[in-house]
Amino acid sequence: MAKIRSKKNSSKKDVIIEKASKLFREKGFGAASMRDLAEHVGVEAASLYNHIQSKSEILQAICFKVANDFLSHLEAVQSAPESALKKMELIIRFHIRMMMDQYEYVYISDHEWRHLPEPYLSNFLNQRRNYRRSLSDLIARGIDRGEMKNIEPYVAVLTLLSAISGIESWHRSRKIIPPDVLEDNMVKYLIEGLKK
Amino acid sequence: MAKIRSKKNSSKKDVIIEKASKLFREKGFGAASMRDLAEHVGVEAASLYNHIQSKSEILQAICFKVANDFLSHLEAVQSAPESALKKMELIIRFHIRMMMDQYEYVYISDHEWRHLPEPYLSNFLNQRRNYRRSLSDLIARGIDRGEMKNIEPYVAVLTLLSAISGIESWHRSRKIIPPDVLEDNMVKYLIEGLKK
DNA sequence: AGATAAAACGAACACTCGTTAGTAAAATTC
DNA sequence: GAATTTTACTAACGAGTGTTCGTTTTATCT
Repeated sequence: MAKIRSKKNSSKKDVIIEKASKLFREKGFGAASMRDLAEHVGVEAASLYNHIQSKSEILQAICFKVANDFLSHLEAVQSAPESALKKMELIIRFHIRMMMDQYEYVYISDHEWRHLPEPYLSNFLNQRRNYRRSLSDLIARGIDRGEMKNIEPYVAVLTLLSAISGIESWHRSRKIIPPDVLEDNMVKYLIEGLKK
Repeated sequence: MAKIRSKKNSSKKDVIIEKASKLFREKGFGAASMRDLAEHVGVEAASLYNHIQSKSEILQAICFKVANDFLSHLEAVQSAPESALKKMELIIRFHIRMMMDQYEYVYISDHEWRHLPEPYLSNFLNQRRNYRRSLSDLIARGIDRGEMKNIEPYVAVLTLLSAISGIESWHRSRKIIPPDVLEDNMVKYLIEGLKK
């Protein structure tokens, strides 16, 4: 019954997914081979299939973990007693933090979801669409209440989200600009553009 | 001496690159095969090699065309007699326009440059780094002259550029939000976040 | 300890990949 | 119209793909 734990509480499957996330980000899902991955795990390619079912199962695990993290946080924020503007700031900060703490995972979820097989692809896109719609609604409410300037909500959401996902470029120059400086500056920029 | 022109002034090589840009965007460079491309061009895969030298030559052509377009425009703006803020607005608008008019090309240049072979990869990254540094300098000057709020210039550049590159998500909902509305709203958002 | 389950292995399968060689068809030049 | 160049074709190569098979090694449980 008991499973092998390679280190602490992580199963070998978790190790595989973690190594894969680094590899998928570096080379892209398509260009990263199972033999590549196996070498990083320290095992032969065939042995991987004792722990996973397919290459794309790894991608699914990564993409949906990220999607669920964002969705959970959104729901928590939505039911909080804050202004729409403050809620947006919380969400923006969460996105930035996720981008910094779970860089590989978020990056892959952002860039490699195309390679998801059906029906997971449609599922993923549906979830993303709903998430964005919720953010749009939040901004629309902020405008109605006079907290935000009269901007097209969906455009604002698009601008916001892609601005944040661009932190990937920063990841290599993190010595020059420390994380908290980056976060505060981005929030300043992005929230200021929303304020009335 | 005279070459065949498939349509108007475009050589067959141009046709191949154009079809490839659509394919590379849809499937990604790695997942798009030469046989795929050949089918879209209406020819056998081997025949492509009468017009191009390799698959990655196509990628090079696309990436460097886009990079040069942006660089040319930047140099033109730099020598114009405008305020730093106005210059930034011109650049932002140009980026948005490029994203709308040359969607496939810009998208590929943004997302598939990783697959460039050396030494083109290093070349490309150098060019991009210089471009971003120029934008940073422009913003720094805007801050010095009191036109912009005191924000970390490099963070602002990162935020700006990636916000714009996110228009890709909008491309499918262009019926709901017309191009000029998108452009004006994005400019409003992004410039407002810069203003003092 | 022996029995049982889990994990690793080498080899192979059935493909697909970018690309090349050799040749036939088509277009251009003279 | 013949000669020449350009383009497209079929066939194939060698390498790499994700994955499966049958077996052996390793770990866990009684």
